[in-house]
Amino acid sequence: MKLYNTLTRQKEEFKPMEEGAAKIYSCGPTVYQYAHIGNLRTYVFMDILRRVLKYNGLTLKHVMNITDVGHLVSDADEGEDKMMKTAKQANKSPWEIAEYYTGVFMNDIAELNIGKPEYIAKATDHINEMIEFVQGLVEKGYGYETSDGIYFDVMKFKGYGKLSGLDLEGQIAGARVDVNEEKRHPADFALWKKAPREHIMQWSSPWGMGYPGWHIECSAMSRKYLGDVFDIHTGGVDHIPVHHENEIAQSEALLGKPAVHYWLHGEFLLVDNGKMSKSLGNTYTVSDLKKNGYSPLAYRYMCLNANYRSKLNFTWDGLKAAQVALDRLLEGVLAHKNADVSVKVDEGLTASFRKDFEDAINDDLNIPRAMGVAWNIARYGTKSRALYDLLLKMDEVFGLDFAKAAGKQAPEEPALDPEIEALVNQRQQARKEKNWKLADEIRDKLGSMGYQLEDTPQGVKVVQK
RNA sequence: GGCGCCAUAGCCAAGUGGUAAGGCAAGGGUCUGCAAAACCCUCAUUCCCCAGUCCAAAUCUGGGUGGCGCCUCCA
Repeated sequence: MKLYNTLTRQKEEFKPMEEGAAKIYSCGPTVYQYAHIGNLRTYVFMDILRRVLKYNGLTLKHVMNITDVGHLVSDADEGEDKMMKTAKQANKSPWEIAEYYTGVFMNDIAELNIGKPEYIAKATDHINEMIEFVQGLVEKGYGYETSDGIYFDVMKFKGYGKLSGLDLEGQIAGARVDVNEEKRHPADFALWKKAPREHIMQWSSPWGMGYPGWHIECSAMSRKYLGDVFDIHTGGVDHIPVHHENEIAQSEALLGKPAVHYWLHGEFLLVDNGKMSKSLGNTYTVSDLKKNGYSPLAYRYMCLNANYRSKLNFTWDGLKAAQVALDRLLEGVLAHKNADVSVKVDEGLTASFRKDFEDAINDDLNIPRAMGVAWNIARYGTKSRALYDLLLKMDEVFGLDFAKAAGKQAPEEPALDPEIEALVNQRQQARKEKNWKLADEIRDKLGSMGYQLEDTPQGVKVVQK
């Protein structure tokens, strides 16, 4: 399979270090607020990567961090800690805030069928590993101490900027006035911060009480679980210029060699063709989607319809289209499931569909193309169990619950309001008496109340809008 | 100012040298008392513009135009 490596800017054949296994690290959430659908798109991408690797028979050793400390509001190494700020506002401890939002996040990814990485690593559980990492860098001469912390000396690391194509010299000229005059270079970043007495989260270290810099946590935790060198590192594109650049600097400085073979980045989700921002009120969450009557998997389907390296524009119309499409796709899956066992399709046909699918997913996770194959199968004239089995196999990658959704075609209807039920019965009676006028009036009335009626051969179906 | 990305039907979106996947919407049909839902059919001689390379270009090259991202925290 081929994957696009941000470092080399081209698709490369994926060759795991260890035959049959993949070691992966993914930058996880900072748990101080609800994750919005833009955040979640990146984890859908991470999940697709997991599923495609598994589909190809690889076992996964995958680590994702939970950042519950040390991530400042501004990355200029100044300002408040995000966790602390939220905690203060809510009058809770940072630990309580982290625990709450971690729980919500885990629930969100479960609803989106995003597989849980084998290791979920909380930053606060790995302070010692981080301190050791920083010590190592200081011993090698890459870290220096100032009055407020330990900083990484980017000028000492000759590869700085290779991931994003940044030019340090150019950066100096364009750099904003740096408030921290003790830093040797504006791009130098904190490895460890000395904590003021009122800082709630702090730990003892060789440099006194303090807390870790943001970037060090990923370097330290990936090393603990995956070893010095591992296969794949994922994250959002926004991490390329600073966070991942700094991770590379830290790890390579300490190890003397690259720690990561493939860097993969998920593109941003736009809303109404623009950025998501709190001021525009468009940072939607999973519960917002549900509140508007859409299933989380409809959003997943939407994400699957665009390449992870392209920007995807979210609109409510688009989500509606995704929901309709997903529902119809499941109808197609069901049709194959209900096919007569005696119906056979040409094995060459099945093999050809399967090949198209595998070629697509192995070409840098081209899920939109793979989805096209799924549609061609779903709408294929001859319905057969063999094609149903193939669709289920494909769903190991899509994660759209083909089996589950097709399994319970007639889900138990939620109990209707007695008043609604009475009207429905009244209409049925009118229909029996061929009193179409009354029947239609009742249907219109229910429609205006938000209930849509569908007369199926199995009886009336009431759909709440 | 620096770095980078993108431009394919009404909308979303594959295709990156061999003659335009797929979805939504729309139009027509089947079904239905009529609808709805579902299913079937139709739906880009053409890929922002101009020039070039080639037997052949949406795909490569040059120029132009129009969007966008990052260089501040962000997935």
